[in-house]
Amino acid sequence: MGSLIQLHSSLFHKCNSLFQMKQLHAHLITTAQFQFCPSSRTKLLQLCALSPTAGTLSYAVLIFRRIGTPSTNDWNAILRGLAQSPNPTTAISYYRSITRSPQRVDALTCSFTLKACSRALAFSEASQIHSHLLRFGFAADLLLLTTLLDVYAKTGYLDAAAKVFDEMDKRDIASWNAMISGLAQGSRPSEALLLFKSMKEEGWKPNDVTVLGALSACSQLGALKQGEVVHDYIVDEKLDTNVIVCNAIIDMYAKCGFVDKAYSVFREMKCRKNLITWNTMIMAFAMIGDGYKALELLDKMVLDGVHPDAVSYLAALCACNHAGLVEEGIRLFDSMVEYGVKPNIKHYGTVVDLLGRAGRLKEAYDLINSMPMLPDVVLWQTLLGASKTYRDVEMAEIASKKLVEMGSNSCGDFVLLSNVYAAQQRWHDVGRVRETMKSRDVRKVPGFSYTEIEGRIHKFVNGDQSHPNSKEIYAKLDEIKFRTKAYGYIADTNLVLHDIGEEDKENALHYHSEKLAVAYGLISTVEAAPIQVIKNLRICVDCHAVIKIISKIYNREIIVRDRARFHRFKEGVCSCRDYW
DNA sequence: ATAGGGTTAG
Repeated sequence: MGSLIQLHSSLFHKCNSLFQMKQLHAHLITTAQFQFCPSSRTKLLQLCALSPTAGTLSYAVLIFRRIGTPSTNDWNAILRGLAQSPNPTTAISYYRSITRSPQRVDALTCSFTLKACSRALAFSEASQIHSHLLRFGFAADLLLLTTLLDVYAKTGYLDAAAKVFDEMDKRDIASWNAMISGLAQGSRPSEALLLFKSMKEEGWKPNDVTVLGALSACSQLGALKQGEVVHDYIVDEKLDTNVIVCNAIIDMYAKCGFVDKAYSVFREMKCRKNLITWNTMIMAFAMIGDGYKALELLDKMVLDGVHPDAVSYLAALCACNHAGLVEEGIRLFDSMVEYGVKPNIKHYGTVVDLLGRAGRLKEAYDLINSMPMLPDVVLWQTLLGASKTYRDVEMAEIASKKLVEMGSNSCGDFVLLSNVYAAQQRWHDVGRVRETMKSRDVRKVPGFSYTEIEGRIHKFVNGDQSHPNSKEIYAKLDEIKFRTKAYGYIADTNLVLHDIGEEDKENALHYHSEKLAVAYGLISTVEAAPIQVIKNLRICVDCHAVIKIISKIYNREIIVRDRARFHRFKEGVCSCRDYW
């Protein structure tokens, strides 16, 4: 028997096609092991259930159904396979069956099913398993609790995750990591950084996974100072031998507006660059609007033996778009197919935007109609935006009509259409749009901006007066108003006129959140230090014009990251060259 | 009697 099992471990090892697995299955049956050697049987199940080869999982299910009374291990093997399959919900129904069968559930049964819940975004099922595992007496299982915490975080229930984390009587590095990454990925980056700090204070030594969570939080916040501290730690601890970590560092500098720093990390990294490294760097150049650098990297990655994928092309197209490289973008789009990369709706969206910004509305419209897939809301919004820029009422109406048909309730869509009408003095139509907005209860997404000063984040909304230094900020804004006027700046009041939102005086152009953040930056940083601002929406036209002048008259570099890209203001000009 | 489970970049 011993020699047979030995023979089988090597057989199991080499088995990677469905055909071979079937042969192995037949062998186990003819030697009676399938019936009398449960461990071999479970091994076969595991092999089939976990193999990435197509069809093997259904074969595993077939084998499983032939077993009279499957052991807990047999159940676990099937659950594990189903959990990582494209239909993780199947695992959840299998879990229900096992709880109804006389078979015992162990910690692994819960673990694999929780994984399935995570992939299926099944929060209530996960919380059911939570109560089960307490009943079964697994409450001290550190690995299981970490899985549970992670599922809660990934299904969007960060408070439930935090409760599990807080109540764990023992933690290890992985449980800390799961909570930190959970917060970072759940868009609560400030809390992720706070937890990262308390972890260090409690004497834990962050590892590669920990720093990934921390870097992701810094990227989201644009928190350069804190990101640099993490980078230094990474270098000291030699964690930069890990590509994943290097990629996260590059992304962090890029998202903080420091492409040059990102590029030097990219060039000097000691480990081999992978697809994501290249894509991250191309995206970094796209965000700052350096189209040629992005295109150059796309060529270089091929020379380096890394094949560009859909994301690489999307990033490069985005770069062409932000740099106004219209012909290059169109050529790139056409060449994608030749390289065997199929354009998806995002690629079409970028090219529509590219054509739209260049005023080639008809071509953009034709491209939408020629797409092999159904256009989404974003495409029509893009076309509407371009119609507004080029005051094309006809096209704006086409796009708006489509948006209404698709049930869009986005404030921006209505505002754009109204702006198009207003530019033509069609006040009756402006009123009509306003009525529709009222009846549909369309609300604006509140804009906010923030800036990091000495490692602390200061957040502002429009007309914000809640900051402790509010008085000084408003005094600075008055000074800015005076000095920009003296410089020759005249506010474009049309912007206000066309804005059909609630016209509170406080919400007027002059107290936009990005201006408040810039003013605070000016009074709270040393001269010549660059000011960084991050905004959740696109930067407003008036703010863009004013910040350009501020960069000149105060001799400051100001970097604004908005929803779509970076604007680097220096000596009166912006890196986007007003093309955005 | 045995193993198998958790955290990870664009």
